[in-house]
Amino acid sequence: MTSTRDSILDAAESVVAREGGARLTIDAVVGESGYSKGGVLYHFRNKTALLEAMLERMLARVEVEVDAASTRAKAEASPLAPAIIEALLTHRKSDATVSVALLAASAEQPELLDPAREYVRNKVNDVLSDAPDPVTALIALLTIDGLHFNELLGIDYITPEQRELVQARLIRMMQEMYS
Amino acid sequence: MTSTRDSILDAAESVVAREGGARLTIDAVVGESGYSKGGVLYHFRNKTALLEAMLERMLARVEVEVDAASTRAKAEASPLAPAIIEALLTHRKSDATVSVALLAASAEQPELLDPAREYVRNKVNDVLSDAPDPVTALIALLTIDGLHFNELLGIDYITPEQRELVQARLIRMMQEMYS
DNA sequence: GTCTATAGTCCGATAGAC
DNA sequence: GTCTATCGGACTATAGAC
Repeated sequence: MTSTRDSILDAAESVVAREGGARLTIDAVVGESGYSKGGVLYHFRNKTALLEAMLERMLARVEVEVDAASTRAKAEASPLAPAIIEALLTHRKSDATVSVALLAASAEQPELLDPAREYVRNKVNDVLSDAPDPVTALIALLTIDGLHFNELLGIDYITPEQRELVQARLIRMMQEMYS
Repeated sequence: MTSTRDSILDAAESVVAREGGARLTIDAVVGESGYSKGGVLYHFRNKTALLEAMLERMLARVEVEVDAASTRAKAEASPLAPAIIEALLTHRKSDATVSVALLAASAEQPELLDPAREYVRNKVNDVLSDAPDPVTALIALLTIDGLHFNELLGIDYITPEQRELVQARLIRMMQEMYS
């Protein structure tokens, strides 16, 4: 029961992954999806609407993981902050190329990131209000951002081993926060 | 003695700052600079060459500050890592819009970031080889990346006060590393 | 809901005069 | 080194048939 909408979004992701964000044209999505231009534009009335939907779907994937970790922590009566931090740490972008391209597209239309901004703000508030030491929690969150963006941009001045060490240290910092 | 080259680059930055990266067309630079298209394309044989030059100039601005901090630390025989960390912390992008746009442009041509990548790798190596505890130093560097990217994307889930606290903590972490 | 066809716009790059 | 003029390509979006 993959909807037409979803299969068009799949096609759009494929185009970006294979050819980059600049090649994300409606015509390219038309070619990739097998639908016609009119058909695609029926489901997404313009290119911006398509981008919005792509970002929405991508954000939803992160939400699933983080929310699962949150409710699990709540059920186990264990602290929230470490749970969310760990969920964010283990979340790997399905495809960096797609993420970067969408991010790049958002540079031109900052409103596109609004839903993501709001979600992040809420989650950060959850973490900070739960954390005995907010500054430590902030540093952990920002470090994770740093890791993600470096991975996204392929800067990776960090080896996999170093990454492991950083992750372990962050988790330890979170745990020690509660003792 | 502002060279023609430089004034064209200035014009390009103005265009991006005012209208965003998507509007960074050669025609727009032509209009902004007052030169003709032929004139602009004499100095930058195509758009990629223009982007390269813009990134190069932007990187050079960071290099100046960081290298100054490095040599100052060396002269005072004080530790290198805190000096570089502090320099990176205080460095504020002259214009976030321009940075984001150039970053976005680099999404399509990752090679554009190669010079920046190499510079960053070198500096990180400098910091890590000087730091008694590399993991702590890495977390500081990644936190700074997180701060910068959040500022760039306007996500800023962080208040100015929180930012101050984080900065102070990072500096303290760097100092304690040596004791 | 999906198709074809096309209008209308913008852009990068070249050629060649001065 | 700087200019004008212009070509060729690519893109979004609309109109209207099926």
